[in-house]
Amino acid sequence: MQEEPTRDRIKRAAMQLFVAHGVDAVSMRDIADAAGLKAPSLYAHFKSREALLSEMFQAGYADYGQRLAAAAAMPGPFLDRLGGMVRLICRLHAEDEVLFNFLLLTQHVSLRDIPASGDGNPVDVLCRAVAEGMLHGEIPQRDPALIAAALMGMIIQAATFRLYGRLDRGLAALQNDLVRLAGRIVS
Amino acid sequence: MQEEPTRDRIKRAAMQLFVAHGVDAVSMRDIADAAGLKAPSLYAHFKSREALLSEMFQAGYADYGQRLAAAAAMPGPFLDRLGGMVRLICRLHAEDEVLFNFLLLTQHVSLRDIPASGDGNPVDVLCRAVAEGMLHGEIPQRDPALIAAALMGMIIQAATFRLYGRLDRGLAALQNDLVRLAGRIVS
DNA sequence: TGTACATCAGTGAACGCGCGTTCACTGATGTAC
DNA sequence: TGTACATCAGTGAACGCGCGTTCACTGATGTAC
Repeated sequence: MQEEPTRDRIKRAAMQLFVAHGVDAVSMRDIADAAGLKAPSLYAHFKSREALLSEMFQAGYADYGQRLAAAAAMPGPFLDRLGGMVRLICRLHAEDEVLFNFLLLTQHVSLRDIPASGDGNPVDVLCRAVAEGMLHGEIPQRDPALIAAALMGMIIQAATFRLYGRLDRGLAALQNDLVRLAGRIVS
Repeated sequence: MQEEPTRDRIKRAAMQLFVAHGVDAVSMRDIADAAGLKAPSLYAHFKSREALLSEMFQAGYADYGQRLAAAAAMPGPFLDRLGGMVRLICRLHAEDEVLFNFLLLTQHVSLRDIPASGDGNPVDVLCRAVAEGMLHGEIPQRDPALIAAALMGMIIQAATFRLYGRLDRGLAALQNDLVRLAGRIVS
């Protein structure tokens, strides 16, 4: 079995610490410790603390954005595609809960320097999908941004409730409920 | 006209800076500057930086919680009370957008040391109201936490979209849409 | 009215600390002959 | 097989910096007589 590259080990350790203690409560020494290294070694892999943080966020965020864009681009009626997008997000949550929570918790820290639109931005992908569904008359015409906010908010808040122990099941177990709720929100 | 007490001036200045730059990017010297003071003066009004931050969060959060609890305790059918709660939150947003955004942005920093239940916790108030509405058969029985998450998420995300310029109207202008959406979520 | 004193919001200078980061060095591993 | 050298991940020690915080002090204002 191939051992995990140091660079990935650092990222994983950092992400866990960031989620557990908050981004600003974690020092480079903490990260190095958790990765079984000394602080200076981190600089062989990342230019700076900020580079480490922003690479982690951007990579995760862009990946989510692209996968969501792919789901949005599927053929078929809007409601099916919406269901597919909701299920995808649930799957992403189940796949790597630490990454999901990392994006959740650091969004307001990291989003400050990320473009608000583009295929790499999941929020934007959802907004555009909803607007398009309305344009094609597949769902009632309303403020698309507001509907997208309600959809996004439902999922994000469910993940937040899960993180704080208010929900005892992961998003994956709630897929069907979330898809049904989404349908009710857009109709 | 009475001039604003120093203590309040400090809180207002701090809140604005926290919202504008993020909690951890703002130093005591920054806050003092914005309040027209020098850093040591802050310690005549607050025991420490952490005390300032947590007082600001707890006061705002508890106030929201109590007002929401009052709205939840109104007489009348559940759907009316739900509408009242949604409208109340919209009003809170319009009343002091800086405070609302402060609570929004620092929730994950500050919530770490706040009890998850009780009348002072708006999220908990909403969860209990929804669960009660289901118990009394006023709305369909579903996972109450999930429905509460969807409701909370819709509003919080709308406020977030507003903060990042994705919505050009404040929550107050969206009251009716939000109430209608809330009705669709719970039914 | 003038003088002496108490009060108290605010300050200048300084503190120790932990942070991100740099850099010369180490020591294990692979390669050439 | 042994020796000399190159490579490279990782480290110990140290750096300057900005932070939160302390404390003796200032200077304006109010009060007593």
